[in-house]
Amino acid sequence: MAILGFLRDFPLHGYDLKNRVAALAGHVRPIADGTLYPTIKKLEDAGCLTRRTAPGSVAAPRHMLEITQDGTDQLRRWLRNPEPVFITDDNKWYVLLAFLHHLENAREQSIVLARRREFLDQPTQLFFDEHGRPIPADQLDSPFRKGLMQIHRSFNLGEIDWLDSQIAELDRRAGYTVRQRTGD
Amino acid sequence: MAILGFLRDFPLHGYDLKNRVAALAGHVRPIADGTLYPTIKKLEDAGCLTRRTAPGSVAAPRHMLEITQDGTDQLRRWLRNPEPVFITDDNKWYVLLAFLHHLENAREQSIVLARRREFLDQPTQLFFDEHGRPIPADQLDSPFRKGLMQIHRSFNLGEIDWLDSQIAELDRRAGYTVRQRTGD
DNA sequence: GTACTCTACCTCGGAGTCGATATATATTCT
DNA sequence: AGAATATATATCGACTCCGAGGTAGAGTAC
Repeated sequence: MAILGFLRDFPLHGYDLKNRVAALAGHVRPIADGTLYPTIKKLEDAGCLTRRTAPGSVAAPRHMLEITQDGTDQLRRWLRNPEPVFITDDNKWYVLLAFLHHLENAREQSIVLARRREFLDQPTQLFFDEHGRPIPADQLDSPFRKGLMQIHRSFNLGEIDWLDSQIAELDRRAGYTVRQRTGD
Repeated sequence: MAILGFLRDFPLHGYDLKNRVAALAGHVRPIADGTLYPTIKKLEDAGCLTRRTAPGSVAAPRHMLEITQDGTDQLRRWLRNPEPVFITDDNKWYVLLAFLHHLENAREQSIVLARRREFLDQPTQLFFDEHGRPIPADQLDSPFRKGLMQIHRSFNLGEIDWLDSQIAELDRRAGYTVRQRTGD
C-alpha cells in the first residue's frame, strides 16, 4: 500500500521509496531490501506499476517506477475497504491514513474514519487478575502499566476528537455534494 | 515475551493466555492459535516453562503453565537488553512496558526507559516532496497527513513527559540505593 | 435430539519479512 | 593507491505468523 501510495504522487525509484517508507514508518521500522524489491516485482507482475531504466543521478542506474491505472484502482480498493487489521493496528492505520487522500470521494473517506472511530470507542481493559477480573488503572502495582493505560487513554481521546472533527467536515462536504446533485 | 511475562505473575493455561495477550495487545491484534501453541511448545522445550494437566473448569482439560527459573532469566534478559525494534515499534514497546516491572533493578528499568526517550527525541520528518525536501505539517495538502503529524507530535510529547518523570523517580530510588551501599 | 456455542488444544501450508550476501558505480577521505 | 561510504538493485534461506482446519467436552437453545 505504501509503495503504490507514494507512486500515486509522483514516479520514484526503489531506493527512494525505501527511504520514504522508512521515514513514514520511521518510528516503526524501516523496510528491508529483501521485502521491498520482491514486492516491487510482484506489483509489476500484477500490472500495478511499470518501470523505466534511467541513469542514476549519483551512481548505479535507477529503475524509475510509475503507477498504472490498475495500480491506482488496487490502491483505492485497499483504502476503501481496508482489512480489519488496518483499523486495529496503530502502525498499519497510520500508513493507511497517510494515503487516504487518494480516495477522492469524501463519503468514502468518512466511512473509513468512522470504522476507526468505532474501534476506538470500545472500552479497553488491558489487565486482569488471577480470576479474570479486570484491574482498574489506579489499582495496578506497576507504575509502567499505570503509565501505559494512562497514555493509551489520553491518546485515544485525542484521536477520537480529531476523528470526530474530520468526519463532521467530510460529511458536511459530502452533504453539499449530495444536495447539489439531488437539487438538479 | 508476553507469555513469560504473564506467567511470571501466576500460572495460566493456554486459552487464558490467549485472551490476556489479546486484551493487552487488544488495540493491536489478537494472537492466533497457530502462533500461541507452537510458541508455548518452543518455550517448554527451551525449559522456560512447565505444564501440568488439570481438569477444565468448563470443558476440555487444561494445561496449566508455570514459568521456571530459566524462563524468568530469559524474560529478564529480553527486558534488560531489548532488541532495537522493541524500542522503535510502538506495539512492541507497549508490550515490553507491560512487563518491565519484572526487572527488579530500578537502574536497569531506567536504562530501558532512557533508550525509548532517546529514540523519541529524534526529530521525525514523515513526508518529502519530489526532490526529497521535507514538507512541514502546515504545508501538507492532505488533512489526513496533517492530522497524522499533529497527533504523532502531541503523542510523542506526552510520552516524553511521562518518561522523564519516571526516569527521574527511578534514578532517585537507584541513587538512594547506591548512596546507602557506598555509605557502608 | 440435535444444532449451536464456548472452552480448550493442536497441526499444517502458505504468505510475508528479515538479514546476509552479491553486484556495481561514484565520491570522499586518508 | 586504497579504503570507506553512499547510491542502487537483486536473490536466497531462515524464520515468524496467520488462517484454516481438525479434535473434543460441556452447556444451551429450539
